[in-house]
Amino acid sequence: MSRYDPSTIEPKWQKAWDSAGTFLAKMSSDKPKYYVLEMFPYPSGNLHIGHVRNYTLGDVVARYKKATGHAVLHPMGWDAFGLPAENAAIERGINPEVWTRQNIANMKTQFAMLGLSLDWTREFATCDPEYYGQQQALFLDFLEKGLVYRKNAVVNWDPVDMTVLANEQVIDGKGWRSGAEVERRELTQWFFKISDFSEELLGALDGLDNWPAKVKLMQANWIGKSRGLEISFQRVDGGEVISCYSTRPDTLRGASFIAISPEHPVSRALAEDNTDLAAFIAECRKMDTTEAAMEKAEKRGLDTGITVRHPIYKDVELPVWVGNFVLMDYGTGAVFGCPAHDQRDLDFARKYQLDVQSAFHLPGADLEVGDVALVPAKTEKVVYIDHFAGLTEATSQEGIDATIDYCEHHGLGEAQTKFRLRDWGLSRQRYWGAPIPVVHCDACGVVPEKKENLPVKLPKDVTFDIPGNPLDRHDAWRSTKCPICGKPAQRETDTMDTFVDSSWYFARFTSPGSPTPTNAAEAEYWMNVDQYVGGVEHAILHLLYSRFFARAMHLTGHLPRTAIEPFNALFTQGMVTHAIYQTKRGQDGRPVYHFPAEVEPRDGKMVLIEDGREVEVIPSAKMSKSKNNVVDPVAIIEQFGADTARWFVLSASPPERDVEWTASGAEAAFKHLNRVWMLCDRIAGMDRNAPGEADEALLRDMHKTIRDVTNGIDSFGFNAAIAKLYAFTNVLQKSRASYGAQRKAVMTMAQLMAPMTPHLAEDIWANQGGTGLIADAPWPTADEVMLVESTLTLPIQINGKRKSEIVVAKDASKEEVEKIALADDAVIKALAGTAPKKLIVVPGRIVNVVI
RNA sequence: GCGGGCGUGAUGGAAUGGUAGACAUACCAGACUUAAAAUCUGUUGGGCCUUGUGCCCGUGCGGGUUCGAGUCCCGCCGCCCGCACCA
Repeated sequence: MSRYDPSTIEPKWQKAWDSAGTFLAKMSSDKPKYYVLEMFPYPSGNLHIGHVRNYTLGDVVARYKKATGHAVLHPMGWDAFGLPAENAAIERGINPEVWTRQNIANMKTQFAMLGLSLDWTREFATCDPEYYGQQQALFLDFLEKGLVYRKNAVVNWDPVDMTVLANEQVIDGKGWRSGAEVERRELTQWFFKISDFSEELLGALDGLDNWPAKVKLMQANWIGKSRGLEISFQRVDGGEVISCYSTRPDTLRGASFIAISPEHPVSRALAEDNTDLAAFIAECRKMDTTEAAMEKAEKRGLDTGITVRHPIYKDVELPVWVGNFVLMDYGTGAVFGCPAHDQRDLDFARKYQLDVQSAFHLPGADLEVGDVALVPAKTEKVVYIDHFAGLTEATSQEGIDATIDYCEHHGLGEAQTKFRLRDWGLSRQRYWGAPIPVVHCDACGVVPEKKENLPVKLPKDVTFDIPGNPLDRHDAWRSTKCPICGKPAQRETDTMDTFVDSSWYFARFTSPGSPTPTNAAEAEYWMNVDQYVGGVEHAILHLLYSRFFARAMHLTGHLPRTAIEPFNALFTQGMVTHAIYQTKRGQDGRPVYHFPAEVEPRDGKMVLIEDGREVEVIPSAKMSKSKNNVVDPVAIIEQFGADTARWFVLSASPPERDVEWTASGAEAAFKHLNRVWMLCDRIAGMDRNAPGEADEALLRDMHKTIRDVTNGIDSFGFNAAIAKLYAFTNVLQKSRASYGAQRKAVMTMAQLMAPMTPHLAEDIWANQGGTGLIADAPWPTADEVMLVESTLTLPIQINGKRKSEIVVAKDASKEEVEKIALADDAVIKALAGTAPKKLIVVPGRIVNVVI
């Protein structure tokens, strides 16, 4: 009897696939194509268990689609630019490129252990000049098309390190290294005009039938289309009018102040001779640039002293305040405050003793406004007070429309459709990214680099001993010639946001060696991605930017019209979590985290092996190195093999939900694969000619399993598909059918398992004398005839609760079922001689007797 | 703060609006063994009694729609994700 030894069979089959070129993507004239893509990884250096899940999910789809006769494209690459490489350079003096290349090499070795059906001939990293050079070409084409422009925008500035900080580098308003309070600083930066596509990106969501509804909803809310009123308020002192945008203009009667952004031109002008205001604005600049920080911060304001006239109630004068909560980027940078119908405005008004006036009230309710603003849904009816357009009781939506019409008619303002979506700032003041291919010439201005000079390569001789962007101080690299006049000029030192890199890699995979960004024939054939798999954390930005890029690439001739929505189907998987084991340490009370290997269960509790102290268990926590709860896939593969790791992550939880990694679960997966192995072994050793029992029953079960597993894979119900395979293993293990039937059953089972545990499946296939590779074998089909049962069991409910069951013929008529149901003992007993009030028969499903 | 999602036994989870708890883990019991491990078999949502082919309760909490709700609707609570320079 042989032993299941993944450490020998896994490398063996990996080699076999490799030398046979099993997973090379080839265009085919007689097969439908299928493009499976998982979000490519950042090369952090080590494979994370979350990667194992992500790539296994995609691999199941890829292998299954190959078996169902598709020409499959399943590529892999590296999202290789970004901050961690610079951090490594700062902390350890290692060159970012060297660090990144080492990480890629290391992770690629780890990837190979997983046995993924990838076409590695298409591999690239975004830090390859061949890749980012094509990205620079795209940038130039976008620039020519007017899809790129420059404007000022704020960044987080560390005044001590004299450097721009990413949002994650700002902790509680302070720079992560220097600890200095960050400031907002304005810089001239490059932007993609994604806002030109707001309407289009919103409308096209409707067509994305195979995207999760939640992702589409999140994107729609992010784009944030709103119809509102832009209305002007005249300054009492005769200064320039202040224009406000509101999506609730029906609350105009309740306006009691105007709040303008600290960056509003009026704020800036007034600050010139108002030191208090200047100080307040300076104070406001000491805040993160994140929206979350803005929203969470205490609402503060300063009265500018100027007033405006209410556009409708001319005798009402409103004070103008500068508010730290007003965004300059949205609307007009000024809002009117209506405390009665906006909670934030109400809090603000209470704080600064501003007037509170209702514009409407709920029918039958009083006007008193306490500490809670009245913010009804737009579909709810309210009673308007003294409405200028003559409204009384109406829905808020009707109130909004009437107000807009009135104001337009009287020349007070105009209807405006606005989007929350802002243009995409792509400039980064950093080294480790794709250089923006433009040149600054004293004579010619900002000039695009010539395409023949691409790629603009990053210099390799850089140091990180001084904070800031090494490109800025690399004079030799910066010095160049103006592409127009040929005089000495300076290169742009900003590099591109890494979201740019990941916004078109899926297109590049269709022809990774092409001397242009894409190759028309290859892109035409392989696009779109038929199934995209990745984390829900990318639901908005990455996916929205990619949708924009696909459109921009179409406009510049790099993608066909059919590829403007690049991802036909999207699947968002959950995280892999792991329990945290902690003990509280004495004085400071800070928890001490323990590795899983340091604890064990004892008397129903988790204790430290070392001294038996009880350990607190926090289940299902996000994996984090600092919490010592990270599972190393390599260690798991060395212990149990890749098939066990794959089987476990697939079986433990539905793929869209978080899955908790548990040692017992991994062991159970391993045990099961061992059982399958032994089962296969037993069948191989059976007497070929001995008669068997119940061959047909086994084969019927097999066909049901084919049907259920196929449905499971089709619907991403991998955990349920695996449960069916468990059940079938139990059946097969107990079967006393003939050799022929059992061999058929185990080979079919191997095929059904092949997308999940490909190495084990190959081995079973070979051991049972299968032809060729199981990876090349066509997917088994369920025989309809074998699925049909002659009778079925129907549950009987009495008043909706299950009380009994009956067995009826498969094709029994409704009348027959009723008759049998009414003859059932439990029904007779419950009816006690009376007639049922109602009798519901759902054919093939259920009978409900209502009494 | 805003937007989105999730919540089912001791645990992971299953269930086109139609038998809640499939399948697995853990626990307990049994077989095998000198013993242990491994393996195999069986029990296990809670409660009640009259121990039955029994009754009642039960899918975060509170309401609602329906012949019928884990599933749909409304309101809470808790956790997770995103918030534009982390990837």
